[in-house]
Amino acid sequence: MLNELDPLLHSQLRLSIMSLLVSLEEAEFVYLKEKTKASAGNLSLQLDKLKEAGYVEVIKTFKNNYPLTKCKITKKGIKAFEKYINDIKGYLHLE
Amino acid sequence: MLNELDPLLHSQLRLSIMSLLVSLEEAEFVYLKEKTKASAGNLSLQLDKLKEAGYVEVIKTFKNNYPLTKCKITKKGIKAFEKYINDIKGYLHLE
DNA sequence: TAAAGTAGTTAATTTTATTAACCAAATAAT
DNA sequence: ATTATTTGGTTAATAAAATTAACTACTTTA
Repeated sequence: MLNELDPLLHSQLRLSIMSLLVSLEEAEFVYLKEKTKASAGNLSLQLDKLKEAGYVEVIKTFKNNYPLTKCKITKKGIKAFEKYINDIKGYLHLE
Repeated sequence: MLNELDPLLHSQLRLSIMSLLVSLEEAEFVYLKEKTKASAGNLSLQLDKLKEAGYVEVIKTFKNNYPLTKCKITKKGIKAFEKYINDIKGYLHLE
């Protein structure tokens, strides 16, 4: 009934990022920063952890001469997110 | 849509404790230790934080000459737990 | 009465998360 | 045209949180 909660997802900021990416499929760094209200530094670090885990893909390009970082959730990331949902349901007494 | 998650509840062990207490109304320290598989030390500290927040009541008694610590969720704790459920639903895209 | 067990607490350490400082390039101001 | 400011980040330093290890106090067993 009470499964371990993936520590990579059980973090407010990383969960916010994944929550956004799971519906959007792709989002820019600045967009995530605005939506999550995180500092750039914190966002950069947490994105990196999600990337290291293979949960997101980080694509660095340029737009209007400025760096543009795009983030995409991976299949592994979607699976992990869905597992997290089911795991935490046990804690919350949902179905 | 994405509310702040109460940091006191957004912790695996404290959430486990609250999850158990919200259905049981009362539980002994040793029972919580077994159910959560936490070490006594960790449980002691996390229970203390929940107590400091007013989410649980900790009652120290004796049973068969041994110390017996009983834990009860408070009204405030139940409210906080229910709020947490609703808040995290936004992250999980549940209703 | 010494050893081992119960039921915890507290101090020390490790792990995580957040902030603050920094970098590289672009644009705007002087 | 070189100084200041802004954009879009990264990395190093710090703060906060969680976990473990060590300790307390008492009890039971040998």
